[in-house]
Amino acid sequence: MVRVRFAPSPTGYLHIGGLRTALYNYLFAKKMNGIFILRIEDTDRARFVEGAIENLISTLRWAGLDYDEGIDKDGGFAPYMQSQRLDIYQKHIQDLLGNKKAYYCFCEQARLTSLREEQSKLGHQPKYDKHCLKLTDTEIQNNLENKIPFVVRLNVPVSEPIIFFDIVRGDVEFNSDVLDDQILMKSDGYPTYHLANVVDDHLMEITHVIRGEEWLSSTPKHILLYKFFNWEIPIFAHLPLLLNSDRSKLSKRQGDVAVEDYRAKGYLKEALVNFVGLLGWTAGDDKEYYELDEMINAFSLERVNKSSAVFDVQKLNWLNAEHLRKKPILDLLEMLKVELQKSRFNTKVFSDDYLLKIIDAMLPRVSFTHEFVSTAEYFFDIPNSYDEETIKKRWKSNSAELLLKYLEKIEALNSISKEEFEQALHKTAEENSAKNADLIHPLRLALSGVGGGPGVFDIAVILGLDEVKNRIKIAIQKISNGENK
RNA sequence: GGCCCUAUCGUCUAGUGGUUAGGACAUUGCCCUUUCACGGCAGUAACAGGGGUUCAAAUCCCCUUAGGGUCACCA
Repeated sequence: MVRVRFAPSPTGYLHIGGLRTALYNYLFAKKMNGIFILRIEDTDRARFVEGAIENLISTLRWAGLDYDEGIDKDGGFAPYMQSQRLDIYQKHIQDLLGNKKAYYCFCEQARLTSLREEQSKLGHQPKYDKHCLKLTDTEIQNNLENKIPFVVRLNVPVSEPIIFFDIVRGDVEFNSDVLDDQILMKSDGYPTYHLANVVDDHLMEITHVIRGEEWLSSTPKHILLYKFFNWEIPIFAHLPLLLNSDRSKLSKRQGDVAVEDYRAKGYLKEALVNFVGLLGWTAGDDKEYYELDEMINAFSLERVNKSSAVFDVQKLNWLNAEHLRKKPILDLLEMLKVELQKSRFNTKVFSDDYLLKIIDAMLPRVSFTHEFVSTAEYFFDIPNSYDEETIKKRWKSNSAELLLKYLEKIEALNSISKEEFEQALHKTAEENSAKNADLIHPLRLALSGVGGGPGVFDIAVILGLDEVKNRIKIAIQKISNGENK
């Protein structure tokens, strides 16, 4: 049974890279009919952020990545929060202490600092000098009894090759000499990541450790721990990193890195998940558009890329438009209503029928739901100004006169179809020996205030006869008299 | 700096010894459209460099270069 975990630390928002790590864990678990676990790595009390866990969970839920086991979903391996497992780490550190695979260290910060300075002055890699390893049992007992603060360090063996297998990268080899005697237990009694993650992964029966590449160089420490505990080593898969457009590590400095940022900007979860899934993985075919279940089906860790990937928002935007167009019309209706509530039109009431027509007309023209409102305000109110560029280009000396004639033509009718709007226009143009375009463009401007959008007769039908007549009158007055704005 | 990882169009990628090096986003042009999009068609655009191995190298090996990660009582 495959068991994988996403193990974030609750230091704030969910990073976009974290979303991808969670996604790959999720995809792999679902593909293998395994279990996807959410474990909270909150062993750093200084960095704990209030509300971060709740935020993490709700963001994961929003993305559709439901976990099978977690802090509120016990699968028999609780607790899933490391701060609640301190006794477990305590017990295991004693095992290590017992067979000298780890040792107490009572060194003060000052000594450590000067040691480090000395080493780097000599051009050496800063490393603990195993000073406290030489302490006798009685010295240790004394220190403990005198309540001298201590940490517990990993007793890294000298010059030992450490080789492990990684699904993404193959065999990776390190020499133990480059490893420091890592602190496993901090002086506050909390474990460090290295201890906690190994103990928990073993106890929670994690089969595959899927995490970011930033963990690759500390993996040998973890291997050492598995060996010291005499535990089976899980299979590792270190994911390539996500980069800014200048190829530096994806960071807040250069745009949005929090999933919530993208959510707030109106990105669809389907698009974000689709996009992020493709950043570092392909099925090997040309498929770019994925629903979540399709991605589960196609996913494999073997096809994860080795090289890091630049987060290109252009492609995300395209995918967002693609996913938007695949949405059921009633979903779009609800989303439009939400956008309307957030807009300056939130006091106005529109019928579902009216909104549905707008969606139908605008869908090929938008990439985001908020664009139903922002790029087509004329459906929700009379234009309060007319685009100057378009006036310059399309409003001729005879425009007002032609529109007036057109108005007369449709004035007589009491209801009207797209065809009738169009025929009336053709007839008006003909009778005044003008081109259709001479009327169409001013009409569009009068109705919408802008130069682009759905077909002008479609707009007219959606707005309705009375509104069309009204807007023509107002436009003639405002534009002809230079009262724009 | 030590160690580790990586290297195909601007970007995401396909490619596992023999391909006109393919696709997608972006970009350019054309068509459709009396507008703007969508859509369709076409175009520009890549194997980091140098050595090997081989009849044959984007593909295997080595070196160089470049980028990234990591070297905490952070994860």
